[in-house]
Amino acid sequence: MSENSSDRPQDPQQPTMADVARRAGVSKMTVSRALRHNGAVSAETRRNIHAAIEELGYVLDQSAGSLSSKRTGFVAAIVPSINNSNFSDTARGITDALEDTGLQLLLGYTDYAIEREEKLVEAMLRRRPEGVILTGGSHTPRTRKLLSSAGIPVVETWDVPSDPIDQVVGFSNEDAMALLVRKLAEKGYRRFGYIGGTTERDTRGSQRRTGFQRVLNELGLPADRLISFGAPPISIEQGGQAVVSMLARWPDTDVVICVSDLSAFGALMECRRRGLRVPEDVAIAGFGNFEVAAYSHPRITTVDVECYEIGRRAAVRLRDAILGQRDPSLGSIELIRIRVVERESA
Amino acid sequence: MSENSSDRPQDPQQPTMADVARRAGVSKMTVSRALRHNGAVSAETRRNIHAAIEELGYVLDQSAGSLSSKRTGFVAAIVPSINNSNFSDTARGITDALEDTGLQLLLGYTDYAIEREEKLVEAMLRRRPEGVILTGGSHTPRTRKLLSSAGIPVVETWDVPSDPIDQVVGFSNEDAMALLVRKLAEKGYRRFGYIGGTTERDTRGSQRRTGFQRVLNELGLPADRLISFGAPPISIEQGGQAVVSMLARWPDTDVVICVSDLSAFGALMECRRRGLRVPEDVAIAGFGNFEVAAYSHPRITTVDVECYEIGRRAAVRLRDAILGQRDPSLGSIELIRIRVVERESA
DNA sequence: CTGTTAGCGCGTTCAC
DNA sequence: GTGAACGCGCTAACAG
Repeated sequence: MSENSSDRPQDPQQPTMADVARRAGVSKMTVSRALRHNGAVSAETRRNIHAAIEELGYVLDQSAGSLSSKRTGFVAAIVPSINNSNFSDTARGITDALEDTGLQLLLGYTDYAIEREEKLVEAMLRRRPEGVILTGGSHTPRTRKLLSSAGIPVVETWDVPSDPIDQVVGFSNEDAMALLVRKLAEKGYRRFGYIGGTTERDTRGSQRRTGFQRVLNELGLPADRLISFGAPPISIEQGGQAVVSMLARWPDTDVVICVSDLSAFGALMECRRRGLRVPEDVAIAGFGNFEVAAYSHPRITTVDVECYEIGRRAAVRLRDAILGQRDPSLGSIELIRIRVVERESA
Repeated sequence: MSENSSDRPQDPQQPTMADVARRAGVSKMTVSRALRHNGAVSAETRRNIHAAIEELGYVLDQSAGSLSSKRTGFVAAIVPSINNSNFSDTARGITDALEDTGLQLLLGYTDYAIEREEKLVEAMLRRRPEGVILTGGSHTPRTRKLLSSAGIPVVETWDVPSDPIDQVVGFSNEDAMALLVRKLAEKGYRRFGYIGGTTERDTRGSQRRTGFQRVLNELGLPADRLISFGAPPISIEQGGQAVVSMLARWPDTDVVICVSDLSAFGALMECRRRGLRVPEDVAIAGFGNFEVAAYSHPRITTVDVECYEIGRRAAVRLRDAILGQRDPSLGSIELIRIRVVERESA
């Protein structure tokens, strides 16, 4: 199977549609029709053609087809990280919604850098995707320009940008975090700490921190117990290290809120390891409703953001826009339901 | 940006290379050369061309280019699940190794079904990838046939198949599990239990179970404490439920080995919730060295399999085969280092 | 260093 | 229901 030399076991040349046509005794065009679902071809001809295809091991060359049909069948999606279960849930939602549409997903990850996003968008655009799904609402000017002159539908997700490129399926990270903080304040917590990554790159993370500070200011509570630790996405390990710093600096902290469940889990485990009771000695809350938060001991209080639905709905919107079936009664901005999940840790 | 109607703000038509050429006062071919890295074009011409590209917002159409160059720049990779951090680490290893090679990743997931793998392989082959990375060594006959007549390099990963399609980067799941069981037997454990998914689909899971049984048989220890629970990949939640069944049925079980760290974590947390001490009352071990296993409390004993390296090396092999730089001193099978990571849980 | 010609493998369009 | 001519946007091969 390797490229080198001529010892290849099979076809020196991939068969083309012309080979199939010759073998089936028809024209290329008839083969093309037999391969498309709407093709008007007689039953017998179709049978002959499929037999020829099997014998030759022919596989349609879609890139050639898309050159003349002007439809590549690609959809591009760009996520910050593929190793974060929130975003891989979104990716799964996209793939599932695209199933049976003939649209294929081209996935890329930015590692939380909008400069990398720009490069990726350009690389994807060279493949002429029929639509693009982006994570977040912050992009470089050039990204916006590239996308806008591509003339294809775009869906921004995981955020509600003030100046959307096209469509949006997301939620306000600031409001979602505010909801959590308010709920915890109602439960009686007063000395709040916040753990997040160094915020330059992770826009969603800094929006959450803003929500945290906003509510505490509104409630007249101190909002200065902030620990920034490590490059986003902040890991389980870093969550553990950050909570240690937090408690060293502000030992009487009531409740520690983490930018994501992963860091919350790290913080929780580190506290347990040090013999601290959660939530009695210190309460902990996270964000994102990762599976690990639902089954840790104690279970972690968090904010659920329906990651899979974000992906699924973004893909449905893209599909409808591509197929020209966009529902005009739907606005171009779709808000995802956010809810605080109260569990044992806070 | 949407498709409907003529209210599109910009270009009714995407600019082509001919438009750029006209604007820069050169031929298409010169534009094409200026866009390729090896192109021999004078500095001034190149400047003019890039200026024209910027003004028009032109983006190269790679699908058209690949039709004539016979190089699509695609590599296909197929994993069981994108939401499993082991496989997403592998995917990240692939992407990273492909960076700056001009090769782009086409990713698909099978949901642990080789029938879905077959469909995916065919869909990918329509895009004419220059190489394919597969997970596991079990495939349908048709998948093998399709791949073999495609005449492109193939790398199977996460397994060491007895009859490889082409190249292999993996390890024996059976041996890896055997290593863990033997190590735990050395530490004095005698009454072993095993938790895995229903095994029809997850080949790697059943290979691990085989390794478990093989060692216990060799050591003359009972190997009948098996709990199969839920469709693979068995989740954190299912790990918790399974350990409850295990201890209800065989209360004196020494150590519970789980098919993956996720289920081990679920089992661990469920035990703690029920007031059981780990490892004093029951020990727990996992497989895969997920991050959650390294930072839980107690930390989980597991088997490290270098997922990222599997992906990276598979991609390097593919890249070398595609570029015709395959190192002949390397065999076609590359074993990944496996090691037991002893921690607190067992 | 640059231009010309030809053609990649298919689908569109029109003919029959 | 089927076929022929043409062209999609680009690059290979050669010429200058």
